[in-house]
Amino acid sequence: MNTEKKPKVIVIVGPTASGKTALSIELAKKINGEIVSCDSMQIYKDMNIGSAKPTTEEMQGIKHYLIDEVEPTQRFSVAEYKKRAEQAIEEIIKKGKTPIIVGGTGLYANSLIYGIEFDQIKFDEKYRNKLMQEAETEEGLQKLYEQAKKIDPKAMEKISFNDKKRIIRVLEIFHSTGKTKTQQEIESRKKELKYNYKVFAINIERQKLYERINKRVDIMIAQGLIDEVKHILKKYKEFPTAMQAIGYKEVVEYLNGSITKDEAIEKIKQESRRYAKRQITWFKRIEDIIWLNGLEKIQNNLEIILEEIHWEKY
RNA sequence: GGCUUCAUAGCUCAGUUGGUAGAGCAGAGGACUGAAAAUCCUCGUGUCAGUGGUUCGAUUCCACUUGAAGCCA
Repeated sequence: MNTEKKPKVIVIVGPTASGKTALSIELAKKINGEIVSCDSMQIYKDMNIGSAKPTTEEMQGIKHYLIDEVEPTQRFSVAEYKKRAEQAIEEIIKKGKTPIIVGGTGLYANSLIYGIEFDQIKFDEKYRNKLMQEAETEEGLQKLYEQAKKIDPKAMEKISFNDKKRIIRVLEIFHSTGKTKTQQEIESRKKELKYNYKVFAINIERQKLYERINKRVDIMIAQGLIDEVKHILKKYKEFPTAMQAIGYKEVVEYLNGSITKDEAIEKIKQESRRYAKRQITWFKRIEDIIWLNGLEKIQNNLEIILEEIHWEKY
């Protein structure tokens, strides 16, 4: 295919604390790039320390898109992410610069890399709340599972009878579009990719990565994560997704008095470690991904990237 | 010094009326299309502290040794 003629878009993913920020900024400086964040939490305003959002200083004048875009009270989604990210990519290309997608949210990354098209589905909050309530009890959840199975048996082959969110999702899709999830997924992948994505993943030996995560959590606390959470709680009322974030929900528990500060810190570390593991699992499935060793010097990884994207030919 | 209790998976512990053992947590692997930092699935062999004794057979009973905790001097 004519992939060579398509604009090149670089993607850098990696688990939390693997060094994505530093590497991506050096890369952007080197190749005249701009960065599009691919992070489900950095997109929220006021969630800075806990989401490890790059500071203005760290950005070194490199423009970042999709950071501080929405209020924590807002409902956000992959579909919304995909739309905004492609707008950002277009904008960067128009300037004659190279877009660099950077982040750890695998679902968001895939929406771009695999060019998933989301059609218009209106979100019916009442319907979801109703389903969520039903899913509370075991029998209720089982009923929903059976319903979903009738609508879309194929999709349900891969969904556990315990997987509340996915069961509800199958029902929601049918409720608002009359289509099955399977059908919708087939349609979502019809189009050809607009860009030539080059995907890199940073990884670090597990033990070392965990040490870095633990250290980073201590630093976040020292930088004032607890005050940040207090501030957010005071400023906003509802958080449909923002308060699911690791580092935030645990501090909220501490502020509620249900756990001690030390327990909260330990929990943040542990959840972050587990999260990193899930992220790595996700990235392993991305086809043609190029792995970088996060323990290597940034310069060395930069060289690998430049070679892979044939930078000299630009 | 004497007495008592305990010693089992990385951690906390269960258990075997004697036929070599299993939970929770930690950890590992995996799934993932509009909440995704979310949600969910799978995975437990370890000198049952050491040495000897009884026994067809001991992690289980007995003795001693070592270590830990408690009580009494």
